[in-house]
Amino acid sequence: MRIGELAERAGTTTRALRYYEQLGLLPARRAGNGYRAYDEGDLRLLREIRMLQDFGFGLEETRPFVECLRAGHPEGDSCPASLEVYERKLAELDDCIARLQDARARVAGQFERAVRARDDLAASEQPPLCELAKE
Amino acid sequence: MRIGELAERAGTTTRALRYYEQLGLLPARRAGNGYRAYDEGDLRLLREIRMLQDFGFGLEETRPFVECLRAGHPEGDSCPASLEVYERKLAELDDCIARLQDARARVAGQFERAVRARDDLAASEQPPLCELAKE
DNA sequence: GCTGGCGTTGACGTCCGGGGGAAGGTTTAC
DNA sequence: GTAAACCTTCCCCCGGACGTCAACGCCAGC
Repeated sequence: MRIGELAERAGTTTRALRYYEQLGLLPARRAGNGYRAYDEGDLRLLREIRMLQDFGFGLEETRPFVECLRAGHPEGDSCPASLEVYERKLAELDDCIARLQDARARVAGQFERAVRARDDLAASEQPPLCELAKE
Repeated sequence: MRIGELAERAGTTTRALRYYEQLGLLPARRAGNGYRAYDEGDLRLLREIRMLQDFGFGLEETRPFVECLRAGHPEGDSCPASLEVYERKLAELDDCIARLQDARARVAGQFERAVRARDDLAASEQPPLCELAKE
């Protein structure tokens, strides 16, 4: 399989595949004419990369998974190094979520205070209408 | 007050202040010698900017607050435009948090599956030792 | 009158990852 | 025969918030 076909089957671009090769993440064999040659195993590796990227992993973080698969393990996360990356990612996500939730709470506090201030001001500047004025 | 003093009192740098001026966010009057001249009001504006930045606002998002203060309102969030920014930010934060939580759940699912697979494998490859073999 | 510290402007660098896009040349496919 | 796909190399870009010079002006103290 050549680069264009692999890219299409994995839903990515040839440019990305060359980039992964440049990173040493997905090296390719070469045909006699110099074209990159891939097989189904490479597609498997690439799908692993794409799935992890979808989870928010950086390319370097996918490396242990790819090497684990390349070492012959049934899953990319069959190796301790991959599990460690999972754990680090979970911790990182938890930290990020906590910080965002904290920011959200602070913004919400400011927002509510501002809304109250606005309403209070409106109430004082525009004294409540006399009941009879309604209608 | 000159730029260095303002920067120090607000806990920022002169470079940042020049940058804010370049954005039109915090324009400065000029002294006779060309030096930027700031007053306590500018310090107030700058503190507003810094606080919002701390909440995760981008500089452009702080503009309505700054203009609201400059218009003479008691608080930066006394204006409807500021309240809209609060609302947009809250929605943005909620969206971001939701996406991160989704990613976290997916990673956690993968992680747990991988750990189970590892343990199952360990159990099958290394059949439980005979009771007598202990010790 | 000299040194040091502040100020000025402008231009360019940085960080970060993940590629995009074009130039210029082969090879393959129909 | 020509269009599509491939090759390499190179620079570019995105955003955001500044950092980092360079080369100069202004002012206080000694």
